[in-house]
Amino acid sequence: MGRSPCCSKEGLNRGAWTKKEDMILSEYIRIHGDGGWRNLPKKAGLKRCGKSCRLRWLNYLRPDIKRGNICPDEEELIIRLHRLLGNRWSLIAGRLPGRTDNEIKNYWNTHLSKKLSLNESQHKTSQNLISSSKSPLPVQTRVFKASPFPVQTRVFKATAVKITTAVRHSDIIRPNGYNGDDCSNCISGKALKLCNVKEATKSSWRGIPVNDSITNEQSERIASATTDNLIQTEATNCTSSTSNLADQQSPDSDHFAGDAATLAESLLYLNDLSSPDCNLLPSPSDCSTDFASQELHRGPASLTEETNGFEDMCCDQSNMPCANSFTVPDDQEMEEFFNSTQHENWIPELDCLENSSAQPLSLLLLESEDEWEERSISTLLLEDPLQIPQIP
DNA sequence: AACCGCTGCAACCGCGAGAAT
DNA sequence: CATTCTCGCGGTTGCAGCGGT
Repeated sequence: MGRSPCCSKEGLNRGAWTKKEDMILSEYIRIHGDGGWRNLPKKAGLKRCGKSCRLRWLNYLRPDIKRGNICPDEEELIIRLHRLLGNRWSLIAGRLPGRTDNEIKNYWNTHLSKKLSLNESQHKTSQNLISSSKSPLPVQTRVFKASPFPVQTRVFKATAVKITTAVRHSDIIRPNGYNGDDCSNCISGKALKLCNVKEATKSSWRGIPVNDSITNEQSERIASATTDNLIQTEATNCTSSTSNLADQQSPDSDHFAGDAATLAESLLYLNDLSSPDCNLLPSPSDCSTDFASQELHRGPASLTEETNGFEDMCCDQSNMPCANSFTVPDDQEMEEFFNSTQHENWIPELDCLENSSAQPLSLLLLESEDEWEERSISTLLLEDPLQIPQIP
């Protein structure tokens, strides 16, 4: 069955909006609020399609629209977010207050894509020069297969990362070595806490750069876990006991084959956002002050069909600690896990994190405000690893 | 002055997903 | 449960403005 058009096109104005139309629309929305776009034009007395009204309001008339050129800081953020999120313009725009998805999309298409492709060609040229001069390559373990999505091929070691989905608040990332009882084993004494995570929307389940071996649904779950939660972060001291978190039971724990580059980018990005230098995002003013003081008990949770879907792509769950119920593994369990997963497909740590100021994160623990949705222990599984020729 | 090609951006379109019926 | 409605998203188009010839 064909889809009916959103409105009758006959007798409607099209093309550029006049000042009068803008004024009518603005005034109507000022009085009645936005929404109900289908009937809005008729009520407002506009000869426009509802979609056209919505677009005009969201992209142009909204009072909080930021005018003017994209500043260098914003540009850099767009580039990084695009590397992370791909063409998910609305998500990217959500990180840039006052900017619209349309504006960012246009800016990308007209400025940044050309700029970056130019940079990339220059980079390739320099790489060729480097390889022809036989200069030593940095220490590495393997190279990821290039994804068809806009995630750069990078050289990584890897880590085990725990990922959950559809969280809204109180999302926590703990540093490597967290044993569930206290933070005495924290490498840095810090944990990253994600705050005020925007309510999950359907858009958060859209496409995400992941490897070819998993389905869209699965990839979107990864996307939700690794990117939509990156709205606000802060570094917080890890000082108090959080043993009740360790007792927490999850519905199930699966692991999956995600794109390690994506996850690594996410972790790097998290680290960047936690940096004091990051002032592009609003401060997490209304987040709780310390994750340790939060009520972490939730549940019992139910296992959903979506969760079961992960089983299809598990590589070897017997290697994973806590494969059927979620508890935070202690150091010994983690060590055993890593020892048992020194298979070539498993990678122990992220080079990029080691080499940056980021803390190596071995667990990513997220908790939903409304319902416990802890669902998956993930590990990074490399697909088609390519060996870089070792140069003595 | 006229034409042409390019650029940037506003607007349009089709589609998917969730909500409503 | 099936169908319809509504909204939002991302890709694409169309056009105004600009500079070069």
